[in-house]
Formats: sequence, C-alpha cells, structure tokens
Amino acid sequence: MTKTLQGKSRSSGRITLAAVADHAGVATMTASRAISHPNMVSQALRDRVDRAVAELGYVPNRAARALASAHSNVIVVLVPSLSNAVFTEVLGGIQDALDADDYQILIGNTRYSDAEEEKLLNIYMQSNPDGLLLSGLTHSKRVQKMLATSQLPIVSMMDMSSDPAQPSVGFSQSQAGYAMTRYLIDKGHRRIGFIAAQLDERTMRRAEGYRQAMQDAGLSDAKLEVMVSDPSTIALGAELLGRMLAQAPDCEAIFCCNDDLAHGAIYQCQRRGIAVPQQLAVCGFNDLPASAWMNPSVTTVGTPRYRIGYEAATLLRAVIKGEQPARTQIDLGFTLMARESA
Amino acid sequence: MTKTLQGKSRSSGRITLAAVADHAGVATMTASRAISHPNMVSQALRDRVDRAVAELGYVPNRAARALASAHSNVIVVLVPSLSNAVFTEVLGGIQDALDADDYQILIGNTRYSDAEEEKLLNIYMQSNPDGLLLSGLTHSKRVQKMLATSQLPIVSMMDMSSDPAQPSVGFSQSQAGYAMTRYLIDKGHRRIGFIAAQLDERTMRRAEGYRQAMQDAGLSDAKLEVMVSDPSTIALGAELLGRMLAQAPDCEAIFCCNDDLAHGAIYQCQRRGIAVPQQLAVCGFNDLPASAWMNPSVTTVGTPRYRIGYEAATLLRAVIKGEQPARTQIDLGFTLMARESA
DNA sequence: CTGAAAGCGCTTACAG
DNA sequence: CTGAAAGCGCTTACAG
Repeated sequence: MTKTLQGKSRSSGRITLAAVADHAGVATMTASRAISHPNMVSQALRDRVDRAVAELGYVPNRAARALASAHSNVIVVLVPSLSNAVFTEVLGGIQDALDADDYQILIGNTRYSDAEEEKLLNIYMQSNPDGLLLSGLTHSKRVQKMLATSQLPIVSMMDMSSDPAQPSVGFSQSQAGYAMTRYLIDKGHRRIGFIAAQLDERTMRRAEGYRQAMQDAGLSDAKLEVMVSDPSTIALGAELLGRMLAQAPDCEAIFCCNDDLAHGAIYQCQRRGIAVPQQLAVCGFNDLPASAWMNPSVTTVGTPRYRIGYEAATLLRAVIKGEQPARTQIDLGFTLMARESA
Repeated sequence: MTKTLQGKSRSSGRITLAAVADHAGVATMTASRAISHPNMVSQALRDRVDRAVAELGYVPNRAARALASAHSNVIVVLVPSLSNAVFTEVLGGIQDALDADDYQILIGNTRYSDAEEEKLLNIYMQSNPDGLLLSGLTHSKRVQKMLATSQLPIVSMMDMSSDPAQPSVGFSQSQAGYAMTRYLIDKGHRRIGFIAAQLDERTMRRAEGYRQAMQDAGLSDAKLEVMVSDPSTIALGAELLGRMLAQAPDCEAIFCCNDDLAHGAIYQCQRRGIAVPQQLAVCGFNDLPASAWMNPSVTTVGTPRYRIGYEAATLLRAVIKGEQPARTQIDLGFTLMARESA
C-alpha cells in the first residue's frame, strides 16, 4: 500500500521508519519518537504508529539507530571460557540482570589468552559499546591502554580490585584459598598438596592463599605443589594426582584449585584403591553440581557465580546511566562446603 | 595534529575515517578502500593510510559500515542453553570456523523457550544479520513466519532435517536413541526404562528411538517411561532413578536421555547400595567428560558437538557468500560408547 | 588507481 | 505535542 523508496539504488528493501511514518500519516521523526520515547507523544499518535509498525512488520535498524544516536546499547562481556560452568553461570546472571533493558550483549570468549582478549576487544570496540564487563583484574599492557583511552565504563568480575577507582564484583580468591588450606590444617593434616592447572590469575590467587596458610603454619614445602598450565579437565586431575603422589608420597591431603581437577583426582584414587578421605583427603574449588553428588561427596568452596554476573551487570548499568553507585567494590564472599572427601 | 570536525554538535569525538584520510592526505573514500579493499589501492597509498590509522588509533565504526554497506557481518547463533556443555562445545566449533572472518557472532540463549526464541530473534533481527545458526528444527509458528519473511540464510544444528531445502548439520537423534536401546536389548535386558527431562525436541526424538526399538522387540510398556519437563540436572537424575524404581521395580536397565541424568542416577544407586551394572544397568547420552572417568564408567552415546558447530558455521558462510554447497544436509553421526555401567 | 557526491536509516537539537 | 533539516560515519556506483 505504501510507496517506499524502492527505486533508490542502495535501499535494503526492508521496511523503514519513513515507510511506517508514511503509513501512519505522520512525520518520520514523530514515528521515531512514538517508538523510542512513547511518552513524548500523544496517545492517538502513538496508537497510529504502533498500528503501522504492526501492519508493516517494521523492524528497526539498529545500525542506523546507533549511528544517529551515538548510543550502541551494546555491552561487551569477556569471559575466559565457555566450557567452564563457572563462567556460563556468570553469563546467566548478566543475562537476567539486563533482561528488561534493550542491551545487546556481545559475548567474547578469550580462551584464557591475552592475545585473544586484545583481538576481541579490538573487534568489539568497533561496535562502540556502552560498557564492558571483564573477567579478572589483570590485562596486557596494550589492553590496559585500550581500556584507558576508551574511557568506557568497566566492571571487573570474579576477584576484588585493590584500586577503588576500578569497580569490581566478586570475592577474594586468595582468602578463599587460604580458608580451604586452613580447613585442612585444622583437620590435622600437615602434608597438604596443592594441584593447579591453567594458572590463570584466579588460580594463582588461590595458590597465594594456599602458600600463605602453609607458611603461617610452618608447613611450606615446594614439593607439595604440582602446577601445570594445561587447561583444567577431569583427565588432567587424574594425571596430576599421580604426579603429586610420586613427588610427595607422604601427602595426606590435596587441595585442587578447582572441582574438575578434584573430581579427576578422586576418580583416580578410586581406581588405585586409595580410600578418600581415609588415606587421602581431596578437596576442590567452586562447588560444581557433581561435587554434592559424587561418592564421596566433595569438600569444596562454594562461589557466587550467578550473583557475580548479576551484580556486575547491575553495577555497570548504573555507571553507564551516570549514576553514582553507593558501592563500586562488591564482595560477594565464598562458602566453605565441608563434605565427605576432606 | 589533525583538525577533526570537533565543532560539530553531534560528533562522537572518536577518530573518523575522514580524519584518517585527512592525515594521510587522501580522499575519505580512498582511505575506506585502503582499509576494506586493500588490493584496489596502490601500495603507496595503502601504506600511508595504514600509518595514519596506526598513528591516530583509528577504530572503524561498525554501525556506520553496516548502514552504508547493507552488510552487518553479523551471524546470529541461538542455543537453548549455555549451562549445557553440549552447546558450549557447539559454540566452540562455530567460533573456530569463523575465526578468520570478520563476523560478529551474536549468541542468544533461548533457555529452551519458544517465547524467548521469538524475543531474541526479534531483537537480533534489528542487527540485520547475514545469517542464522539455529538449534533444532522445530520453532513456533510466529518464528517460522519471521524466518520465512526474513529470507535469511539459515542452518539448523543438532538434528537432520527431512526438508532438503533446509540446510542442517547434526545426526539423527532418533536413530541414536534406537541404537542405545537396541544395545541394551542385545545385552539381554527386557525391562528397559527410559528417563527423560527437559523434553526438548532432541529428547523427544531420542524417546521416539527408544519406543521404536522397544516396540520392534515387543518390549513396550508405558510403565517404563519416566519423563518430566524440568531441566536436566544430576540432582534430578538421582530423583528420577527413585521414581523409576518405584514405578517399575523390575527394571533391569535404564536409558537416561542425557549424561547428567545418568550420573545422578548412578550416584543415587551407589547411595542405595544398588550395584551398577550388576543389579541395574544405567546408560546416558552425549558422553560428557565425566562419563569416561566415573566409577563405573558410563556407557553412553558420543555426539560430535564441536564438529556440528564447525560444519554448520562453514556451511552457513558458504550459503551467505552465495555459493552452492555440494551438500546442505550434513549427517555427522554418533558413536555408541560401551563402558562399564551398562 | 583515485575522487566528489549521494545515500544508508535513523535521531537530535531547534522551532513552532 | 509535532515537524523540517541536518547529521551520525561510513561505502557505493559513477566518473575520470
């Protein structure tokens, strides 16, 4: 019914706002208002425009809107892994927090790589995001510079920042590492091993906590550490259990830097006929769903992933909107889950 | 050094292509070419523009590019879950397949909901995507209509389409369900239960396979099915094991529609002192990492998630580029992993 | 190989 | 509350 600008050479063929305005018998900019700022327009016009939108099946062009308004409504989220349940739960929290808003969430998987992080950031910056949600506090020099010059609102997730100017939501990874080690010491263990993989910043903070606790108790021994940079998997946990036992045969307890590793270590113990926790105590970190169900159930540290995502997104939105949030450092804490394995 | 159009009221303040061209002493469109179509420009100019880009720290504005070129370079991916490892592996494959291209991947989590799928699609259509990667073959009427009118290239993932015009990459869920059931029958089991959750289309196809195999063997019995629509979790597997045993106490083997459920069922058996597989055989579906390591290790169906994502993305790219792919139906098959639990 | 001009589809001050 | 015009930052035929 409506004469759209079909003749024009470069038209995409899609229904435009102009066509909607035409159909509703109003000016383009009035149609724009009726859609984007409904309360700036009379009820009658709003209805007419809404009807035209429905009848024509109008879909706004986000690129045009972004270009004209200088607002992309894009939020970039960078996580180090998508196969790690920890981060998919963080994403779930972000998604829920931002559900009602019209944000486009751009999810980037850095794969625990600084180079990949830089690359993704470079690409995503082209979308002119309104804000960034980053995992962790440490970034390469070049990324730091990019972030600084971008002037964009940023909220860091997972660990607490020591810089008050840098909003962060998470918990102290090192305190959690300390607490778990202390728990094992209090159980009477002296020879407590630490198994770690990936060696990302969170793992290293947990290692710091472990080392501090061991040192405070006068139990430090480099032989008790098995740390490799390979990705964490159940299979690797099984293998590292073997390495630990070869390296420190008198080991009484093992603190695995995450649950995957702990699960693998426990399965391997079962295959070798090592009773957990009687002969060897094993504990993990993160409290993945299987940890409560395995036999033995796994002693671990419960971490508020979902809430980290939710609160970080909420905080970022506030900052984007120019509000002055009461707190920009949100420590969500952790919970030691004492179960059967240690 | 360069005079940008700072005075203009609505300028974003970011470095523009015009500024780069200025800096390099060429026309804007030449700078555009040097960046987007380097081979259409002389080496000398290319170098000058490249230098200007570096010196000014120019970041292209994707919205402007999309608007002017009528190409968003956006690919929308819709998955039903981000907490299910199956789909994060699919995403990994997609990411790897498209890594070298300049596509922006928009990941949407439909949470197994038709309404959410429609909502996400509505939002993502605003970005004028070049193509869609969808999970599954069935969609609500309204989504079907949206997809049809959009005329966009679409590749369906996970199961095979019966419609040759609809490109799909995956494997036959029903055949896999049939094969696993047949395996249990061949092991000599008669009373074979089926436990399912979520009841998404893949689960229902596996159920079809189960039912067909049972019927072909003359073993059908509705009492042997326990199906609930709650999300699949280990905890639910543990619970449904109990229900199955209450409903069909003579059950000899249980086919769980996925590994999470199977793990929960096995852990529950261990707690109840039911020997697996001696007293009760239990098998799963998908071969999650834990299945190979648990004790007993879990008999299950290995599925090519990563490759599904990889091949689907590769196929979609070909279609977007207007190529005529030799095959638009790519059956990647499945592998029955016979282990200890069944 | 290089350039001047128009246009992509929206929104934003500025008027009325 | 409503509208005419300019502009967002880029790319695309069309010339030369």
